[in-house]
Amino acid sequence: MKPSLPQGTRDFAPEIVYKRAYILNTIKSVFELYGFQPLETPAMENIDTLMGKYGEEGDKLIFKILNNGLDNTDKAEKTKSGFANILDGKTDKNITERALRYDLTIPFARFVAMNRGTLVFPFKRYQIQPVWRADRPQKGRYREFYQCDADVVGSDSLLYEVELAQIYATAFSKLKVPVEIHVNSRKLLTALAESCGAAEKLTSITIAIDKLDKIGLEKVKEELAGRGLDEKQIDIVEKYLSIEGSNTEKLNQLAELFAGNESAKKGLDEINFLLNHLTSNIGKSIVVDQTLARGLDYYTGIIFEVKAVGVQMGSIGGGGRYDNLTGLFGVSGVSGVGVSFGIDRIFDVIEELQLFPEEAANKCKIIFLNLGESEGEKAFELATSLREQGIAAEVYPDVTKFDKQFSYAKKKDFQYVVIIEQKELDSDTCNVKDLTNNEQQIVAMTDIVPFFQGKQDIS
RNA sequence: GAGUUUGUAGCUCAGCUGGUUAGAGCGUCGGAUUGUGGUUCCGAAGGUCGUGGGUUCGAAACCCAUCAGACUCCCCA
Repeated sequence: MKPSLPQGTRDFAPEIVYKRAYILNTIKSVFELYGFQPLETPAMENIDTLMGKYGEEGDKLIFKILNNGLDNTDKAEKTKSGFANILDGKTDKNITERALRYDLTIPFARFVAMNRGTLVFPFKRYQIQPVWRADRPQKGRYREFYQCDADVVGSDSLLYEVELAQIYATAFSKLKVPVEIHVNSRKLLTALAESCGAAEKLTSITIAIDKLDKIGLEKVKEELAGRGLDEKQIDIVEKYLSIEGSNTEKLNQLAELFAGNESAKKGLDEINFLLNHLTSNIGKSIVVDQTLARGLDYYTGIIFEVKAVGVQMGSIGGGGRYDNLTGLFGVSGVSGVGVSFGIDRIFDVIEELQLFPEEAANKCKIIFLNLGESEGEKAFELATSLREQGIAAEVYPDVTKFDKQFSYAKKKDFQYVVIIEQKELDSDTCNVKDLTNNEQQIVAMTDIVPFFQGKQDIS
């Protein structure tokens, strides 16, 4: 059979794994620095946990897992009626009762709700795991991909918004990716809907504004009209969207536009609090962006979106404050705020900007050539003694032509080639060649371990 | 769910308006040379032209269907 991969999934070759690990470890270390702790949840959840949480479209994109034992004749009746439901577009527990995780947020909410008695609040967790969506893949979108989330639940404190902004700034600065952190408050959007006299159209307005980046102002206006806003209302939205200037200028104009509006005041207070608690170093990458909306409608306060500077790429991170996430699981009044890192896009950005460090690939740097039976034996012995001291080394497995072995060493990018021929055997030495500068050195076999231990670049 | 597009050797691709035994480069393997650098030379292996139908004297090429990938829309990360 022809080997192939399910649509929208990927293998990660060694070089890629190293690079991804570099990104993940960097972000992880920042999470830990702020006291976030790791959480892992199962790849699959009960289907009820997921269904109905992501909207009608979302339900369709959940990968359902077929129950085992559907061929059990004792259950034939149930199975058949179950299939009738499936054909009707419903789900049925007789056919499927589990599904692959669609994101990390709902499983987290489920976890918090289940363990509310024993968790210490505020609970700060980060989670880096794959999720699955039955979407049609396209550029930068896969059916299996990783999400990297950090959330804190059980506190209303705006200091957490500040922490999360710091986490974004610190992580991307460690990764050397220049970013803008766009910030807005959903309360300003509420204020906008209110001043249009269309509070009930908040979601419609939010969804339309969210597309501004992609489709432009005119199309947004068309969309708003399509969603039932009249000209006067659209004018207000347009006025709101066209506010420009520095952060302070924007905030002043917004205060003016929404003078007397309670929601707006709260929203502006949130943003000001955030700005006032950031060091100027971090503050300079913050962009107040009242056009930021975020598609998901569970956000209630500050929202974030991170954009790489100088790269044509959508957002590489996003998040915000949400109230009552666990309400879905019968636990209400738990406020949370979280951020997410778009690992795959971050990877692409770092690749494009060529910012991956050399050491991202933690390669074995020493190869012993195998130039004869007893020569090879000796080489293997010496390699073993290096390995015992924690120094990675490889031995060419077969006695073949020198050329072939050397070219293997070049292709796999070894730094040191250790050559042992009869001459070396006779004198209990080895010939160590450094391929970075082509210098050769005769090293006594008994000195091989200290020799490499003395090399800074060997871990 | 809808659309566009591609499918020929392990990889990247040629293959003209249908016309003998389907080619190249790279890679792989073998040999010679060099026997401390990717060289050079010689040679070899490797293809049901995605699959199934159809048109034709003749199909990798044209038509239909089907499968798979890539991309776009919807939606999202």
